[in-house]
Amino acid sequence: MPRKPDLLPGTLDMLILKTLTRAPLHGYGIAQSIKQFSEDVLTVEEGSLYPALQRLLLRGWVKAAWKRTETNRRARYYTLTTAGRKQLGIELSQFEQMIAAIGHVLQKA
Amino acid sequence: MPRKPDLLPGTLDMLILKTLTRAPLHGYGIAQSIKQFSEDVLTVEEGSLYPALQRLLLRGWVKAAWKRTETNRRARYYTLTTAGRKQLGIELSQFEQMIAAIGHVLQKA
DNA sequence: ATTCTATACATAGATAGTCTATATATCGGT
DNA sequence: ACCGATATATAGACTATCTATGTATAGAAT
Repeated sequence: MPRKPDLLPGTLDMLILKTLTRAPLHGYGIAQSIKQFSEDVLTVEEGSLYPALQRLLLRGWVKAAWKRTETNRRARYYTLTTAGRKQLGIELSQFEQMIAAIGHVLQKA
Repeated sequence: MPRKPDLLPGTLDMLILKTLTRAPLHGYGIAQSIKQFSEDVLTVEEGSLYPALQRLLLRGWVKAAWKRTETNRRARYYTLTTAGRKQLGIELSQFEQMIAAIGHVLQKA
């Protein structure tokens, strides 16, 4: 019996990049933010989150810096780069195009 | 440079099941139908299509029968089962919920 | 006749992304 | 002293998709 997925595969990078347009944030905070904005529908597991952040770093779409949180905890803050902002635009438009296309397949009688 | 994907991962089974609600159809025809309804945005590669059909058969969501096409070619026609129709309903509602959730993450400033 | 194109099915192997499980560490509250 | 929440990270499993390849045949064009 296939389980209910936590995420729509292929959308995580876009969600992270979008989250970082609001403000630089650490990994754990990004996951929380996505969960909250999605009203608990989307859950970013640690095993998905950190590999994704490594991907984004490697591709130059985010940069990272260790800092202390407001509650005095060490955390790695991620910031969107110019390339990342551009990439987000690409992913958003591709996503919307795909969703529209899927909609066409689904809605016709 | 990441390529533009042919499909949104995780949506292929749903698209196939939906296509079969219109009429029983062979694999090649399913792929063509999805391509056409999506206005060429979605492409189902053979290497994705046939494994997907095997999955659906194995899970009892479709059944298959060899027949001749209108143009006298041998082809394997797939029909939606009752379980498959139910499964489509589940996948549709999960998909819509996810899309809505992603929308919430994306739209807020 | 032969060649080409589109139709039709199928699988192996590569690749990529996500999930489960595990490990480490520390802050603040009880 | 302990516990829950915060915070990062990785290994390994699992799954889905894509690339590439192979087979076969009908019909059209040369």
